[in-house]
Amino acid sequence: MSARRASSVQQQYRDAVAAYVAAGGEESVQRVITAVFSLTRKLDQWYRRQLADLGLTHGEWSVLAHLATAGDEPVTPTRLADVTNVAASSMTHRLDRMAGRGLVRRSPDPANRTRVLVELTEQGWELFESAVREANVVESDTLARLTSKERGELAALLEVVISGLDEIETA
Amino acid sequence: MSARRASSVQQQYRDAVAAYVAAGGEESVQRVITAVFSLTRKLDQWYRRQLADLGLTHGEWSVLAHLATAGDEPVTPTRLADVTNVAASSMTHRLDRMAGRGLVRRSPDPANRTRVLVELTEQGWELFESAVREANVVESDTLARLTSKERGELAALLEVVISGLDEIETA
DNA sequence: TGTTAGTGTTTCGAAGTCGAAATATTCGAA
DNA sequence: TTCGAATATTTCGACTTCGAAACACTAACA
Repeated sequence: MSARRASSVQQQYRDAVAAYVAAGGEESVQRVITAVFSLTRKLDQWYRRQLADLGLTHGEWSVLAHLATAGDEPVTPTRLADVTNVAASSMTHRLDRMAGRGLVRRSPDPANRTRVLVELTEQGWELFESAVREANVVESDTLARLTSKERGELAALLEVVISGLDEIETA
Repeated sequence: MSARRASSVQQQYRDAVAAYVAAGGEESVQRVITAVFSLTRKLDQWYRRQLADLGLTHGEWSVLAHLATAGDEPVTPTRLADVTNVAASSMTHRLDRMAGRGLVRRSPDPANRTRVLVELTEQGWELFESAVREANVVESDTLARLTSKERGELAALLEVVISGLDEIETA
């Protein structure tokens, strides 16, 4: 075991904040941002395994999730590429595969022949729902150290941050 | 604008939470997790552009950042692959490129000839520091709606979550 | 209505990533 | 000390992703 166990997430978090501050970052900013990324990284590891069991890649999951959470907004390949941080050309192939497996359906936009609309099939919905139920287990474990009240406070603070995100636009 | 502007981060967040709850997730959990991912996604978009200006890919940045924040722990390619969520074989090529550009240096571990130790060169450190200073601008904007006190509270709550992460291990 | 600029999707070649197998070394037990 | 299992890295072929260019259509304006 290499004479040392890999350092814990906690230790890594502390070292990282210290290094960012030493390199010129503000402490209160770096604590929040680094914590958010540490959490995301760990969750991503778990998702990847769970998704592999369902036969999905991380990228395919983003597509499934966005289609399932888009409300009533019609969704085009370009929009999917934007929200999943991927090139439009990659989305073409990804949708090919997913359509081949019967998870999504492409249909021409009746109002604009340049466009294609993408939506989930019944089978896509089922896969989405079973993934959410599985993921909720890990996510609940992740937040187990917080009381119900604290979760509410945490969510409220994050929501304040999110409410400002649309105005920043790459200033 | 396609008869509709792309929905805002905020609207997307609300729709997503609603959909996850409808699919069987717990609300207090989904609010926190979805908010964390919304924030990460937006930050990733900005980082990608900033890093492109510095001639770095997202993956190369992870390597640079981990080496810079690893404290005094010696770092091997396998460890880098783990913490950046990438296959060990990919790390080989990534390090080849980065070493070619003079950002990192590989040297045999004197204590174990199976191993290779990776560290930043002077040039690697400089690039790290300039990236941190640039990133800090966007990150500060992101948290601009929170008071100093609120940032502290947010960081404290996230740190509680992080402190539990090491014990979950893919239960 | 004809022209031009713009938008949305796909195709294409180059580059990055993956998992499995190959190679080299260490560690523990007989 | 020697054997076998475990660990660390790299090589290999298949697949995914990228950005640029091609293509098809729409929209604005004279």
